Amino acid sequence: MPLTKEHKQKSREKILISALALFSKRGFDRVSINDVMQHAGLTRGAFYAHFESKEDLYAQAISNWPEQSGIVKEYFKGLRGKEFVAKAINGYLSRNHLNQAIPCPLASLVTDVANNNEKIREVYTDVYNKLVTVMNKESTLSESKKNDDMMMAVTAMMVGGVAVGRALVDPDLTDRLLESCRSVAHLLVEGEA
Amino acid sequence: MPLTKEHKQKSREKILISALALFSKRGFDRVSINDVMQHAGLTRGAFYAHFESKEDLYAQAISNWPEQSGIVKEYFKGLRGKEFVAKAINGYLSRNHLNQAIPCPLASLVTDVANNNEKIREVYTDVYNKLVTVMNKESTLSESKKNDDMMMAVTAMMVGGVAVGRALVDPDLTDRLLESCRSVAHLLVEGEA
DNA sequence: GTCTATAGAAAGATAGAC
DNA sequence: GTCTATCTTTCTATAGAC
Repeated sequence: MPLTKEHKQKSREKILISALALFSKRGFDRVSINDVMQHAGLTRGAFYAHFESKEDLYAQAISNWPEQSGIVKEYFKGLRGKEFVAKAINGYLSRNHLNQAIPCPLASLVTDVANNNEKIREVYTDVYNKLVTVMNKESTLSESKKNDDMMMAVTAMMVGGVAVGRALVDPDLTDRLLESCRSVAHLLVEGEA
Repeated sequence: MPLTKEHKQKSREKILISALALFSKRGFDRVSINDVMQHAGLTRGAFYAHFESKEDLYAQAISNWPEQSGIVKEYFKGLRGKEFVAKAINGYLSRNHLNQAIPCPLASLVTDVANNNEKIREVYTDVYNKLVTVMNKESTLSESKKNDDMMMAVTAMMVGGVAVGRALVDPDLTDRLLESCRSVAHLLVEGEA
């Protein structure tokens, strides 16, 4: 076992990825530190060499999501403006997104975060702001204030559609919900409203 | 302590109301049976005379929400059609709703439910269907299939707006989010899109 | 039906060896 | 840095008195 900085960094990243996958699937309280460490190929005792507490891990896992999510970067490669926004809507509100090991934490952890401490709510707010900002930047509605408001509402529908879609027990209903949100979201960003 | 049916029913209702208030605020795993019973003015041991398990309580508390929520009935008294839908949007996407002791569980428990068992996801789905159905019935968009889809998207935005609004740490941002969702929701149900 | 007491399991965090 | 072992707390669920 090498004691190098690189090795520690590698362990840290494995822990963060395992954490986000498990937290997304079961929520903060249904995942133990032992679960995360085993998933990362380590043991309990090593945890506190990397993180101060379970809450600390949770916060860092959420804040690292935009970087961690390799799929997202790959998915949007080279796209700009209208095409970016359209693909973001379709990708976010898709069955494939719901089935990802690491879906967007804005949707998969929204209630979990609301019931947790301030630090965690801060990193959630940061991620939310990042999403709204990128959607806003790439969208092409005319008036800038209206655009900002429109994008907050569209992202709320995206997050809501995925969050509710994950909770519903009927897959057909979930698919209808996703499809409805997709079509209305496109309508809104194309400025026909 | 009377052993009448009425007394049992009274206890049962107190437990259900306490449960929904506490679950809404802290989530399933952060509320103990002891917490619920104390809030209802009883002790641990009495719990199992009313419910089979904590999951059973959670499911019944959610499914009873439409009846329990006296505010909702009062709020909509006498309203129909366009006025009902407009008031539903304004009430749901309001700061006041976020501050209620018992907000709509579709928003306050969405992640909690997604991570829980099938019975619980079933009652959540039932409540969701009730909301979409009433919104759909009272709305006045022309074509019926399009109306159904539109109302699913609008409810997703309502639930998403409230759920995300509860998670954000910045009250001003939450208020902007709620306002954006309100204005876009009105735009959508008034059929100008 | 409601109470007190408790069994039994799980988890967060720490201590100390290597 | 990672391991095993353990302290301590908390919680669900049950047992038995009234």
